[in-house]
Amino acid sequence: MKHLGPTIRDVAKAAGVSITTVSRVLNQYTDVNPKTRQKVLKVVEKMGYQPNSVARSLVMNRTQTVGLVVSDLTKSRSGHHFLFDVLCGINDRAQEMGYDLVLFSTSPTAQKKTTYMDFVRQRRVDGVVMMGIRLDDPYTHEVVEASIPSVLIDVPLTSKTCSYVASDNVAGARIAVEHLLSQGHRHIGFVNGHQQAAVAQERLAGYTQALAGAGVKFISDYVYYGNFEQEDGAQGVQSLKKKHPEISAVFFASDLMAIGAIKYIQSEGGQVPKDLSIVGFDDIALASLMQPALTTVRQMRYEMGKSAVDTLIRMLENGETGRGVVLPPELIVRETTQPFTK
Amino acid sequence: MKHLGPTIRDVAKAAGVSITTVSRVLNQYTDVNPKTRQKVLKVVEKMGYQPNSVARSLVMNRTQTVGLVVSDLTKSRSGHHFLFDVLCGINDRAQEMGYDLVLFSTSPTAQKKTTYMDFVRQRRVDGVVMMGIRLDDPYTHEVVEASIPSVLIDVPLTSKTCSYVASDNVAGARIAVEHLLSQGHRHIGFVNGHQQAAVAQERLAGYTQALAGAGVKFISDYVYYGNFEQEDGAQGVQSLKKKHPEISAVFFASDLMAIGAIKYIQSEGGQVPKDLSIVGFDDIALASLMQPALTTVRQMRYEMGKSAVDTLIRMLENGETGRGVVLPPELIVRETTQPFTK
DNA sequence: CTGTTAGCGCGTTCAT
DNA sequence: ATGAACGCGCTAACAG
Repeated sequence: MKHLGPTIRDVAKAAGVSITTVSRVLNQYTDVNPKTRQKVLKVVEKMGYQPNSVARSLVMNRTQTVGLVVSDLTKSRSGHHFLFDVLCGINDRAQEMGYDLVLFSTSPTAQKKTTYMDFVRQRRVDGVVMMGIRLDDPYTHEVVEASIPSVLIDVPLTSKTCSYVASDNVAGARIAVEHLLSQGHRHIGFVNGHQQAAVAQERLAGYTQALAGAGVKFISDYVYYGNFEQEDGAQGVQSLKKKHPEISAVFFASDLMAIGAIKYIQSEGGQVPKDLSIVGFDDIALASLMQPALTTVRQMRYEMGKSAVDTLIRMLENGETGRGVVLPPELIVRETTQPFTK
Repeated sequence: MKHLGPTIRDVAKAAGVSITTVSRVLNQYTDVNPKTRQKVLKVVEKMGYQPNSVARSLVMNRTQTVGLVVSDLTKSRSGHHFLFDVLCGINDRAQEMGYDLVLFSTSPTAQKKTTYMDFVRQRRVDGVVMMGIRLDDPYTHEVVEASIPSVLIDVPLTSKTCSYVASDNVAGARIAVEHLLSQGHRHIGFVNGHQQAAVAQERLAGYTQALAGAGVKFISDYVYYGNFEQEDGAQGVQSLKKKHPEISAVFFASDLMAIGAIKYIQSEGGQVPKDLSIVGFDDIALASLMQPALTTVRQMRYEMGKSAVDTLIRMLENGETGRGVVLPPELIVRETTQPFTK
C-alpha cells in the first residue's frame, strides 16, 4: 500500500517549476504565465496526477464533505421509502456542487455516548444534513447550537448555523382532511405518528384547522398515535372503529400506516373505500400500486434533498444564516376515498 | 470558521508532556507510564479533544473510509428497493468496523470522463464497494484491475484485489421455475432483465436448467428482455402472451416487473393467478402487500451489504485476495401461483 | 510572474 | 518511559 500516484512534487520536478507554481495552475490562479501553465498542465495530464484531497483538506481546514446523519437508518422500516428519495436528492446536488457525502447513522443510545460536536469534529465534515431525527433525540438541540452549519429535514428549528427543509405539513394535512370533508364526511379519525416527530405535531394542527374551517367539532379521542409503521395503521383503525363506529373516514400520517389499515380492513372482510374512506401521507411507490390505489398527500422528497444541500452550501459558502425552507405538498386523489353515504 | 477544538499540541501542553506521548496514549501504546497515561487521558477528557482524522489520514496514508459507488443511483427506480437494504447492511457493518462510508453515484457518461483510478485516488478511500453496475460500464473492468481493494455486488468477477458478493442467481431462478413446473406448468415464459446485467445471465441459466431438469424444451422465444422496471414487466407479458398464448406461467427477473405484469393483466380484466401464474425475484416490500401477494425469490439484501464490507475489510486489513461470496436465495410462495389447469 | 519558507495536525523513527 | 525532529502533500504569505 504505497503511493498510488505522483504527488505535486513529482509534477513540479518533471515540469521544471516549483511546487507553488503547480499549485497555482491547479487552483485557477490567474497570475501565471500561459506558457508555464500549459507546460504544467501537460505534465499533469501525462503523469495522471490527482491532487491528494486529504492533504488539501488539512491545510485548508475544509474537507468539501457533507455528513448525512440519519437516526436509526436500519430500524425505521417506515423511513425507507421517504429517506431514499431524499438521499438521492442530497447525493445528486452534493455531487453537482463538488462535495462528497459521508453517511452516518446514529441511534439515541449512540447519541448519549458521543456528543454531536465530538462526532462532527472527528469526521471533519464541513456541514451536516440530518434526517429521521426526533424532537427528543439528544442531537436535535446540540445541532442547532453547534458552530458548524447544518440542515434538518422535517424538524422546524433554526439558529444562526442551522436551517431546515420540510414539507408544509400543516397544509398537507389540511388539504387531506378538507378533501374528506368535501365528500361529506363529518366523523374523521386521524392516525398520527408518534408525538416526538415534528411532522406529527404539524399534521395534527392541519387536521384541527380543517375541521375548524368546516365547523366540525374536534374530538381528541378521534386521534390515535402510532409510529408510522404498517402495524400501527392496522391497530389505529381497529381501535378507532371499535370506540367510535360512527367514523367514516380516516386520515393517516403515513402511507405505510394507511396501507396497514387497508390490509387490516380487507382481512376482516371489509372494503375500502366503501366501508371507510382513507387518505395517506407521502405518496410512496406502493401507494399507486395498492388495490385500491391510495389517495394521499405527496411530498417532494427528492426536492427536499436538493434543497437541503443548497441551503447548507449557502451557509457554508456565503455565510448565510439559518432559515426555513417549506415545500408544498400535493393532494393525489386515487381510489380510497368516496363520498359519505349514510 | 477556525479551530473547532484543541489539537494534540494543546493537550500536550496542558498535560505537561510531549506531543509524542499524547499520541502514544491515544494509540494504545503500552510503553507509557500508567500515571502519565492517566494524566493525559484526564486532560483529553477535560478539553474534549478529538483527534483530527484528516491529519491522521495524511500521515498514515489511510482514510478509514470506504467508498460506495452506485451506477445511476437516482435513475434506476427499480434499484431502490434492492439498493437501500444493501446500503443499510454496508453502512451498519462499516460503522461497526470503524470505517466511514462515502457515497458516490456514477453514470456511464461520467465514467468516460474520469477513470476509476483517478476517481479513487482523488477521494483517497481505502476500498470500494460497487453496486448497480453493468457489465459494459467502463468501471467494471477497471475495478478488477485496480490496485485498491474492491467488492462488487452482483457481478461475479474476481482478481487479486477484487471480490464479489451476490445471490446464487442460478439457484434462485431454478427454484422459481421448478416451483412452477411442480405445479404442472409446461409453457413457462421468462421476462428477464437487460443482458448487461450479470444477474440476468445467471437467472437465464437457472431458468434453462430447471426446464432441462424437467425435460421441458427450452424455447428461446419464451424469453423477453426488459430493464427490471415495472413497464417492462407489462410489456413483457403482453408480448409473450400475444405470441405464445399457450404460456400459463411467467417468471420475472424482478418483483417490479412482476408487479407491472400483474397490474397490466388486471387492467385487461384478467386475473392472477387464474389466468397466469407469476413468480418474481427479490421479495421487495411491495411483494407481500400486493393483491394478490406475490410469490417470489427472496434475496438476503441486508446480509449482502454486511458481507461486502466484511470481505472488503479482510482484503484491506489481512491482505486477503479476491474471492466470491454467494448467498442463498429462498422461494417465498404466496398467492400468484397456482397449479396448471387445462 | 515565480520560487522560498512556513506551517496544517499528527504518527514515527531515533536518541536519551 | 519520554522527547526532538522529521515528513505526509498541499496552500499561502512573502519576497524577489
